[in-house]
Amino acid sequence: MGRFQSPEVRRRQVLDAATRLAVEEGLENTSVAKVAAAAGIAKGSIYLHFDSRQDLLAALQADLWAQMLERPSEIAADQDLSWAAKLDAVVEHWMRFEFDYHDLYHAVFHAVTTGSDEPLEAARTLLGDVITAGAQAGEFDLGGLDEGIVLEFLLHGYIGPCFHHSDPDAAVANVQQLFRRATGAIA
Amino acid sequence: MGRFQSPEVRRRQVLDAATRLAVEEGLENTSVAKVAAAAGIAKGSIYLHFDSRQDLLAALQADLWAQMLERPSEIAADQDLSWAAKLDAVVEHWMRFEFDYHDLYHAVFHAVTTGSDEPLEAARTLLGDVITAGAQAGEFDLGGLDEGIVLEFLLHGYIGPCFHHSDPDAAVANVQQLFRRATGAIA
Amino acid sequence: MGRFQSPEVRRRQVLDAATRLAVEEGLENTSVAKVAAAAGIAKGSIYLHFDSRQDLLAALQADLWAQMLERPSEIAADQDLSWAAKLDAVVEHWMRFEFDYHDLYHAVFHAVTTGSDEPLEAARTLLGDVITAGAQAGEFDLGGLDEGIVLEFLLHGYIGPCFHHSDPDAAVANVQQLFRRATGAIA
Amino acid sequence: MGRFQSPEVRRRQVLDAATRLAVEEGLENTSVAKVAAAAGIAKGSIYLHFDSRQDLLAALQADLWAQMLERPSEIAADQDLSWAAKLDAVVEHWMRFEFDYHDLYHAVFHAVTTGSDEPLEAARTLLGDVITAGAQAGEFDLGGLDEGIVLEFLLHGYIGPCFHHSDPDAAVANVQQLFRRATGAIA
DNA sequence: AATGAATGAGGCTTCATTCAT
DNA sequence: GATGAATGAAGCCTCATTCAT
Repeated sequence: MGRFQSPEVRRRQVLDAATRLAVEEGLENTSVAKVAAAAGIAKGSIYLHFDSRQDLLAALQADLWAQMLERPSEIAADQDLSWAAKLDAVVEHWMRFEFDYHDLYHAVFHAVTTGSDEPLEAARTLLGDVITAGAQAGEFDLGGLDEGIVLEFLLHGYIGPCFHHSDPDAAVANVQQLFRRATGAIA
Repeated sequence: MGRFQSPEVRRRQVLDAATRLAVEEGLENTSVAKVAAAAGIAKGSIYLHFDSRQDLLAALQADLWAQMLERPSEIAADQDLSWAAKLDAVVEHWMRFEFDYHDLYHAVFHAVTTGSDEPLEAARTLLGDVITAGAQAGEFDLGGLDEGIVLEFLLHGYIGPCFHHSDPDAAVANVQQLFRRATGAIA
Repeated sequence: MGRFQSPEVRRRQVLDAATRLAVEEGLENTSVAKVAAAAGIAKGSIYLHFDSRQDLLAALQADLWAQMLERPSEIAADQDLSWAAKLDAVVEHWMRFEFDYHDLYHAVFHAVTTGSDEPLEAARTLLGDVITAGAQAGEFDLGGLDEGIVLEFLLHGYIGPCFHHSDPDAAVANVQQLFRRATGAIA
Repeated sequence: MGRFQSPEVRRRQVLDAATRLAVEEGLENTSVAKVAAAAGIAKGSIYLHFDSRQDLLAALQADLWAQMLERPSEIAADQDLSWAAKLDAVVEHWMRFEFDYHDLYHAVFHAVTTGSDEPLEAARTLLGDVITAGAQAGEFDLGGLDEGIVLEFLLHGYIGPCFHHSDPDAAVANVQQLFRRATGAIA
């Protein structure tokens, strides 16, 4: 590790260190001093890259959100998939993501919200569009259910089964079916 | 407000003040000093009623859990209700509770857990028993779904729609139907 | 234990409780609250018997001093003993006392002095008189040594061997001989 | 006094301030806040140099012990001195040290021990070795006395005469002779 | 750009003492 | 005489942030 690094690299090193700490000790206990130590730079130098601790934490969240939304965006745009298949694919991606980054995920999202709600809104829009389009295409049968409410229900619901790691594959399969039941996906 | 109060009264006053603060500023930012000020007593007096800040926060949670579980326990034990009706009733209770105490609810439950997991387990057991019994009674058709996974899904899912206050009644009705869809309740 | 006690009895109960605590947890950690609890009375009631914590602690010391000086006073006054025998007897008493109340002794005397120096002065006088008189009687041979200095030396010196409990009898015998060597007691 | 100082300098400043306070008000009453004020730095800055108040206090003791043991170690190792001469030299050093730092000495050593017992053990070993070797060399005649007990006796005894400042030289000379009497040093 | 000593407000907790009952 | 709730100052420690170098 050279002593001089470009700002981008340094910023990334700091974020990575912060991520590690957030997972290991929780967001609340991730102090600026610890992050600096873990990143191998001086405490004061953190402030060359982030305006404040809040700013750093918000960047952490944004990072996570970006990873969470990238692939699903592609899935949603894929013309070759049925809406039900898209639903399945998005669920699988989010759940696997959750399994992989479980601790970080909860450390970051359970914390008092520090950043903007934009990314959350993006996730909402993404899944919402799939449901709307699928319903219009006749693949889903909401049977009078409010689309917005179904959306919120699913967005929260899939998290629950992610807490039990025993059999991820089975969990994914079950939740996919639960999504289909909720949306009235035509089998 | 007299200067001397019975321990019960003071304890309640402190808890109420803490509750108010937790809602307004978040659990993390609810310091002993603020609670004392809000309760109108000296900082040191907090410790006449609680062993520590953790103890106080745990009491807050316990309080909330108790309210959340009392009525559903009765519902689950009611011999006159069908299992689907019990499901509906529990959902309604939890959602209305959530609507009423929205900010507190999230301030308290999103925080790092301070108390025991007992009450959470109690909630899980309560809802789990309804699902199990309903399935055995033939009222629900899980169709191969893992009961535990469905349980976790529902336990998290109903929270989502509680965030949008526009039409509580509609939200409740929708979520009830979503619960029925998930459990395969025979319409 | 009746609820109402004469002030003298109560005062003694409090002192006994304080003594117990001082031994078990150290003087510094002997708080008024603990003493009250151990004595079975209310915290505020301590102040009916003692002006302050300092006062209570001073009373503890005075108590201990009294026990420490009572018997040696008699010994010093006993016409039938030689001066060397008195020296031996006083040493033995003080050492055995120390062995018996070791923890309390050090808890109390090693603490910042809280009371007056009167009792310490009394001990000094008592032992000093024995040395002076023994020297005048020709039983001791100070050989030019300053009486006051010998006195201080002995008064501190006998404490050291009291820390090692393995063989009290041997310790006493050894220290008695060391006192004789120091005072030049004619064997 | 510049605002920024090297850690070594600041650490010493803090220790010096703490030393002053310990002498003036006693170890127990030497709070972190007072030390900081006396050292002219912020309270929090104390923790840049010491892990805790205990750590600071232990450093104080260690400091004192180091000064107390340095010269005697050299004396004990000096091949040109007789054992009796070593005994005299060590006594003189310790007593003069005690006279110079009287208040600090007692403030620090009478307090509940905060650091390790290592240095005390070192002092014990040092003096014990002199006695043992002197006895084996035939310079001392313990006459059946237990070496360990004599050691403890002397280690405590020399402190007493240090309390009376009137004539340090005489005090030293007297205690040297008392040490010789105790060890049966051949005049 | 980078450092890290320094700050100072704020956090939790203890405790001797008072005083209304 | 006895109580124990209440006080408030003081104690130790943490930490985001600043700034001289």
